[in-house]
Amino acid sequence: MLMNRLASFLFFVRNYMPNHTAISDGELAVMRLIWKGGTISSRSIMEQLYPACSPSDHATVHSLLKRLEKKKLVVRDRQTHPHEFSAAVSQSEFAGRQFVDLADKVTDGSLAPFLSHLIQSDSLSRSQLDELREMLEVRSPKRKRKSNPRKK
Amino acid sequence: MLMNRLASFLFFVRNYMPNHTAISDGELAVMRLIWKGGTISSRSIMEQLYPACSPSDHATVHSLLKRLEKKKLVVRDRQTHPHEFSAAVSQSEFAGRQFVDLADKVTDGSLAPFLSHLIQSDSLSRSQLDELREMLEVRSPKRKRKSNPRKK
DNA sequence: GACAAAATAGACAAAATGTCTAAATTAATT
DNA sequence: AATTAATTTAGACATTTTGTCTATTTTGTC
Repeated sequence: MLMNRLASFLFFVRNYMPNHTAISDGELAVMRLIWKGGTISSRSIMEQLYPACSPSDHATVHSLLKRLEKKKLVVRDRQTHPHEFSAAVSQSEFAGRQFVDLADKVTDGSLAPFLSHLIQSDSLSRSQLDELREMLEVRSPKRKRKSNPRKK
Repeated sequence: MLMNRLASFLFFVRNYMPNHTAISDGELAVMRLIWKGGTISSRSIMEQLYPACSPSDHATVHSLLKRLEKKKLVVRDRQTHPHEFSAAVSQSEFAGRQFVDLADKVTDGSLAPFLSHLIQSDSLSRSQLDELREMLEVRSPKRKRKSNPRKK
């Protein structure tokens, strides 16, 4: 009985690996504006996402911002009066995290399957192929320095 | 008033780009077993995901399979008696789709940001870096044949 | 036909999500 | 300082999603 519970739990952990960076569509829409603007007010976000600008729209934006702050994706400057919001995680870092999370869930972390099909099929546009190619040519394969001077 | 509705709708479409390949963790766990097994019975899936094998567990698996079938990710052979389930979409193709969907949502389709941060930081394991490198070396950049004989 | 296994329909609670109301706080203006 | 407008906050709400489950029907086998 107890063993059943334990086994159940272990199987759950193994098979339903939780996504620790889950984000909703609405939250993501806000993040994109923050990434674009660098630093931005809730009013500006509202104007871009909800042109009607009703009072409830403002509250909605704040709800999303509150959730993003809790997830440590956004930092808020409470000194300034219209509070200023900025990204706690760069778009590129966020993208990388999401990619790794997705790979963990779909292929146990292996990244190759995500690219192989795209490269072989005609799914990728010319520009997308170019940007991939460019990116992997930048790094020479042999570099492997653990102790990097300009570490963050 | 009506214009407001229309504007609202357009902004929604622009900002909340829907994910047309959404899949839940439970469904994904099932897909992974199907990908691994090639062709598999619901019983086998249940035994691997729910070792307790209660009657309701069987129903749960069927619920997930039903939803996957509806999403056209799984095909079911209704002739055989324990129905045989197999993947309608390969793991690699699925991974590619998910990747593109994610990129559409996060970076307007640009793929580079997903890799650039991973490559620069120490987020990627040695094997992951290797597999990326290997994959991008397979294709010579200049190939561009639209009329491929073995098109699906 | 009776029985066991499998398939199916559909309900359910919990969680996530976008929205909203109402109140509290702050800054600016008189 | 009092009033007003803008902003912030707390929290509720309805809808959808998701994993689970009960009950019924169907199918193959003895």
